[in-house]
Amino acid sequence: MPVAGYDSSKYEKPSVTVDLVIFTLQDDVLHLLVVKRGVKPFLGKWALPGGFLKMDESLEEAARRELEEETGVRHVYLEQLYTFGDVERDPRMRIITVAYTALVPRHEMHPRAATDAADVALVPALEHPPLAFDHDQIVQYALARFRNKIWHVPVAMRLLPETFTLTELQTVYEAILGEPLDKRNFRKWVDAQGLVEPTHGVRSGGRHRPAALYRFSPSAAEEAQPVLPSSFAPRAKRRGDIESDRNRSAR
Amino acid sequence: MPVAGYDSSKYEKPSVTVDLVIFTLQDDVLHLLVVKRGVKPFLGKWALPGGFLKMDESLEEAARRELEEETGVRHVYLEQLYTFGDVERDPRMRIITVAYTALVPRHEMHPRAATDAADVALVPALEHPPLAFDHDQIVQYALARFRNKIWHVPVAMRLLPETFTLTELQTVYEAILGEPLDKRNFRKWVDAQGLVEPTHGVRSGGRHRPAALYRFSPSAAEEAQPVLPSSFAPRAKRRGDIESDRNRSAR
DNA sequence: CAAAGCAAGTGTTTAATGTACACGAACAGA
DNA sequence: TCTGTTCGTGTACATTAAACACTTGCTTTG
Repeated sequence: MPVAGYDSSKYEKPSVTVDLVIFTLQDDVLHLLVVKRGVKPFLGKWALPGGFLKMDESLEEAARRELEEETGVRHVYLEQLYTFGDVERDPRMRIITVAYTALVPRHEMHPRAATDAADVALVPALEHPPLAFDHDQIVQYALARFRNKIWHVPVAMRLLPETFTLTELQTVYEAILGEPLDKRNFRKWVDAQGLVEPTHGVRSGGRHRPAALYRFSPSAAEEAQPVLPSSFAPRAKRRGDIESDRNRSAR
Repeated sequence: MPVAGYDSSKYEKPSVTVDLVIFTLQDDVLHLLVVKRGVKPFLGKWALPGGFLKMDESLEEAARRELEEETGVRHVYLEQLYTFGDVERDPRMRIITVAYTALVPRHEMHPRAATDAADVALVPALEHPPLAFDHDQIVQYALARFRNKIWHVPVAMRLLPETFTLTELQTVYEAILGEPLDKRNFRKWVDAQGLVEPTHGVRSGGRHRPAALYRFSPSAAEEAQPVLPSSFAPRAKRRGDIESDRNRSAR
């Protein structure tokens, strides 16, 4: 917090930007949106989309604005990832960047090169080309966090359309984790978590048995129980607390 | 990332500060270091310690500098928590603050009022007085994250001296979680995680059986296995993949 | 219109982990 | 030596995770 008598105008300030790690699923592979830089430094290299924070918008508002500029989407999953502030991270000047992760269903997304970019592309997230600045590091971190998160919080379905089959959902998990999962166990887990609810539609695309369609269940969505090591707390609120052990113990 | 032709000096920039949630354990209760504000706004109210980021230091360096100013400690656990950037969070001007969480053993800590503060205090973290700005929210978030983290990553022992008894360690967990844990199960868990290694000392303080002293085991410290829902991936690298199911299936 | 192809959908067994729970051992001080 | 107090320990039961294959129902083709 401010020093007594501090006059903020007297001191130099860093610039603040917001950068975006935008994930989507294309051809069953997790992809990442990158822009080709149209300015120095790193001219012509791929980088994460982003931009300067404006004085009248919050960090999240800035992130949503940038997201809409790059992809045209507005109401998608967005969360703050981490803030990167090494002195040397931008050769021109001191820039603090607040990184956000966004999950966008591919069909809702219309990538466009924003004013500062020469080009836009979706590249495979697990083997993306080298990026400008410290953006490789940012993507690595986003991926690691995302891989953890999908087990605690029902976010993976934010990459799918409103209704989807269980196989499609499993494909998302596999794309994120980069490894195959067991079908029956996966479905059991999804069911136990109450992540989805059945619609009455089916997807009858291919030359095979049609699959039932589900939708993301907003009820369990909210609180998605942690599934953590549950703690060793006795589950009753220690009422009588009559112990009645039955062990022998003591070496 | 910067807009083409952007001249950073042309635009107004927010100020960037670093705020600290400093936890310590006092009298078996989790405490939080707060400073009494010596300047407006919120003059006389408690707030988190913090300060402006300097142009030649990274965010973490700024956090460590502030931490040392407030507590005198240097090599303690410190991690970035979250970045708060609402437009209205400081009534005077636009301030983005990067919050950090620090864990400091009480005996290493010498709280002192830094230049901008009228007073320093340790207050119980679970029932702290109302704080200035959005600092209540920051503390709530820090606590929530901390409570999760102690199960995944061996950080709780960073609140203890170099050697400690298992009961002391359990007390830390209970102080953080705010609920009692089962002694035998806790010890089994600690053992399974390999979090500690025995020293040969004992603590013979009280009028009772002395407790064995342990130290934080740096080996398991590094990688602290996630304990997550482990994934449904078949554990072998799908070698022959000869299925030999034995179920009846079919409704 | 029968057969082949293909993904959908479904249960059970075994292993591992989590949870509940009580009492003897070891010391200090009276 | 007795009393008070914390230390340190094991087992049974419940729950969860993991491995694993075949039938269903649609589409297409011969």
